[in-house]
Amino acid sequence: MILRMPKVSEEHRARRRDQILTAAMRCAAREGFHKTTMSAVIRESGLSAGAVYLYFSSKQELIRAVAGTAVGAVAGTLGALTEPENVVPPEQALLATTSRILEVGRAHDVEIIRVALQAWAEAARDPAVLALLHEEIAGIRAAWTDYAVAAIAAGHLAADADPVAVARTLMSMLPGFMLLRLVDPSTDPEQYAAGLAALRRPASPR
Amino acid sequence: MILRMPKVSEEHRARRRDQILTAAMRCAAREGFHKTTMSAVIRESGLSAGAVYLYFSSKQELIRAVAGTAVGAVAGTLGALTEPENVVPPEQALLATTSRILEVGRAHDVEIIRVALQAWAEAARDPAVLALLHEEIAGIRAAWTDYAVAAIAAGHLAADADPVAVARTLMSMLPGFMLLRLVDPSTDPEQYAAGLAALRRPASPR
DNA sequence: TCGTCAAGAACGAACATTCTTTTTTTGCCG
DNA sequence: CGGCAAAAAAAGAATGTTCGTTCTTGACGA
Repeated sequence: MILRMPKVSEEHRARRRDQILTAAMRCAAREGFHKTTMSAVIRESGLSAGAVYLYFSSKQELIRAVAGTAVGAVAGTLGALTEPENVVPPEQALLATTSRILEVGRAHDVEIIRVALQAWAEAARDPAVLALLHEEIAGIRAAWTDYAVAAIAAGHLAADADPVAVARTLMSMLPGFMLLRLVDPSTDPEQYAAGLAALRRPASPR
Repeated sequence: MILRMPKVSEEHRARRRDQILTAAMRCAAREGFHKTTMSAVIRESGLSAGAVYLYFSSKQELIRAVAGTAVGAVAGTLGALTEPENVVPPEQALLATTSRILEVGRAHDVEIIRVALQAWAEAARDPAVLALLHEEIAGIRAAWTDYAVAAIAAGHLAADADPVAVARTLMSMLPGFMLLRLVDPSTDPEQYAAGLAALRRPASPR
């Protein structure tokens, strides 16, 4: 091999990639994936067309990367969350989870929730994004299932409850929270958890 | 007024409009709003560019109409549902609701759920769609609130439960169901209701 | 016969991507 | 240790296509 290779450092490449990804996320949060133009991403990233296409071979690939990042960011918060030492009741677990989701959005200072919504829509048309979403959801479900098992053992749930069913139901409250939050930003985790608590509180003996 | 009007019948106009709307929905279910081209809608509707633009002044207006139809179709099923004579427990109400949502999809033989997902994403960028979604969600919430009040009165829920909180939480399970259904079409209403039932069943006395 | 409805060709803007040129980086040799 | 060559990286103009919308023409009902 007579290869001489004046390449740039691996960290530099990673940082550039991230720079583009972040710019694309900001654009997607504003305009959605398909109304975002490559020009907009290029402008927002402060780079050039040539540079962007050096890191992502097409717009669709960039969209996939953005979708993956957004969905992954939301999913990422949950794995860590459902495994504390002391197992809390479901309403508290839900409160913690929704709170984390909001925190992630604030941390990255990109409106991740909005981008996640775009990713759901994209999953309906791009099999690659669907697969990606499928995987992340499987992870979230697994985390909730672990939680459910622990909660049953801790006596927070009926002993004969099916952990998988409980997990699916708890998990499914998150998209609703995110959507409601889009429509009414004043929606907050406390109210949400309170609703679940009210649903779970047994009817008073008549 | 010197208006002479050789117009076509009002029903004809309505039918034409619906023809275009349905075509657009089918396209949107396949490719999303912004990847759907006007040519595709025109082809699918069997009409011409001139005709389509006679009924919708722009693509964005067509998108709004489609979004409104899809979201409205989902919302429409719920109003009727939460008011039966005999008030059922929450898990049964949820079962009935999710079942209805699936039925609507099958009835119109358009994948309404997919279009609804697109509408959520569009709400993040078009204030008109956001407003529309806001209104429909308010309606759904009101229906659930009515149900919650009745359920409390019927002894299915704790007497001190906040109907509004309960309504918000129940309502928020629907988007989750719809999203999960996209990712895994085998997801069914029974499983869903079972999860809620398990969550509500009190822990056995130790 | 007038005015709406519809068709479909035509148009111009917008856009994703490529190509050309310039700049930067790195390994090597003097 | 410092310039040199080679190749990657980046810039930005150029391109060819796609797409939303309009315009022209004809058909049809009142």
